[in-house]
Amino acid sequence: MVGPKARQQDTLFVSSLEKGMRILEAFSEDKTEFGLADLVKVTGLEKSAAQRYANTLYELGYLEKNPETRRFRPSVKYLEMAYSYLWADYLAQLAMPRLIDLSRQTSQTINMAEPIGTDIIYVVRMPNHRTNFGASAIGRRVPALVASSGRVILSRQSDQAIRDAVSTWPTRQYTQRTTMDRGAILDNILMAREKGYCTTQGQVLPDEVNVAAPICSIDGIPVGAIHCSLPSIRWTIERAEEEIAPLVVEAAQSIVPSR
Amino acid sequence: MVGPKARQQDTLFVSSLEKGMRILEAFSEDKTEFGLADLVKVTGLEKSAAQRYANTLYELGYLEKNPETRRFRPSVKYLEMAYSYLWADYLAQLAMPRLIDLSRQTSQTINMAEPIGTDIIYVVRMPNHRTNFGASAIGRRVPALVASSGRVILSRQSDQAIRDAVSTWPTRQYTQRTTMDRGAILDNILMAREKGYCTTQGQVLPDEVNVAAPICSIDGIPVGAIHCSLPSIRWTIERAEEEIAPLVVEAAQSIVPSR
DNA sequence: GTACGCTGTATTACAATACAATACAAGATG
DNA sequence: CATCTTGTATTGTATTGTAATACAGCGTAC
Repeated sequence: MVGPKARQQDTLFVSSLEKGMRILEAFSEDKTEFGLADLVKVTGLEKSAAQRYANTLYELGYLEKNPETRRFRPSVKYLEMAYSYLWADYLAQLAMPRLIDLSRQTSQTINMAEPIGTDIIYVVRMPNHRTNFGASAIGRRVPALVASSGRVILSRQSDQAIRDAVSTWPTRQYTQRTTMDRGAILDNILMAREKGYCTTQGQVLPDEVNVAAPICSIDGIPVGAIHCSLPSIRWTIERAEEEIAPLVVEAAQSIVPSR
Repeated sequence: MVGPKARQQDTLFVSSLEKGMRILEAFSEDKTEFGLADLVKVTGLEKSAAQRYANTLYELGYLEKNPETRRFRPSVKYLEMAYSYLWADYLAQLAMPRLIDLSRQTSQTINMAEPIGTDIIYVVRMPNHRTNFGASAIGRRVPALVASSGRVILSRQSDQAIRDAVSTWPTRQYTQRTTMDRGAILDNILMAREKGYCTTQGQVLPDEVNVAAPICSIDGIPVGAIHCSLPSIRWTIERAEEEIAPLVVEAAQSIVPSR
């Protein structure tokens, strides 16, 4: 990580752009609307800076402004960026037909995730039962240690990498049942390594059973995961392992990106 | 529209940020990777400017860089922005459960679109049959006059607005069957107004029949549309009108945003 | 083999641009 | 009605981004 001091002296780093991106990034699941004063608090910018950058993003069409409250919100331009990304994402392109098939076969919610740092991010989501919408939107990041997708991706890495991740990567308590015991997480990952898939229950959403299988490139490096999310009212882990896991594993194995 | 001259004198407009966003926006369905020289061509920036802005976005994690080819591509951060937007989009939150139901009822591809200027943009996509992935990704923009969703949104506007749109808004020939005759487009819109839904065939993708219905706010303003996409090998417009249209209309009417 | 064109990278001195500090207006709050 | 907090607008100043340039690596052509 490069510190702010090093960056200030780096003539190839345009700090004005960073400040603008700070504003763009301020919006999150907690806060979807900001007045100017709020932006100052969240971004740490000066009042006049926040004013200029927010105004610029507004003129460029990235932010909308409620004329009454004068608060800013992300515009639909945020979505256009997702489109640009998806076109460039070789894995998503490759996986999509298989995900559609899997969705039809199982009639359950199917997701595809990719690793990013210590998190995973959902790239494709195909909901099949009503659930919290926000939780099932594209682009969501979840700590890899918590999500079944993250764990199953880890399970294909070296012992050393797994141990490092389990002991140092962040976790977060999403539900009452979210496992905060790192030993238990390690066990779950090692189990996933043996079985070829990872099962979890209630880690991110309270009433869900999850089954995840890794997508590996031709040289065996895990580059993503497919995961199936089942309502725990009707599914036990055991039944999921029997009926769903083989399908998820098969779909994941049929996707072999060359890079 | 504010011209560049006016902007240069506007002290509230940070042109450095605009240049950075130009780089971010350079990536599209046609071009998913850019070297520095390509960026210069596409964005119109000076070489050194392109260098600094691309480098900044790289350090901030928005762009990835292929170490061999030294070309830039959008990173998964593009997707995170979609997440921020979807959390803030009241209509998407509201519609999601109904879209899931509709997807299960019909077993067909269901989309939700919102108007943006003279285009519509796909906000929710639930594919149910194999298709060109890129064409079915979130965030895609299509001219409103071409897409069934766009036409059905227009059909709920005033005569004057419809006539203005049909005569001045842009169209684009996506397939051989895409209607470029504006008179025919007007007829289709007026038909949609009568029926309450809009049907089209092969406008955006060659082998597709589409049925779209408008989502209107409590005061009758069209704010979006649901559309169902059917493979034309197995569906005629007539059969779609009989079996699918009532379901789509019902779903759309059950969504009544208060703002 | 070397000369050339094309990349991407790195370093300058300079001035244009973003800056902080203001002052003002308009609601909200007490 | 007084006061606080919000968003808006202006200005002189220097910080910051700038264009120009030089360099290195690579492939192509002669």
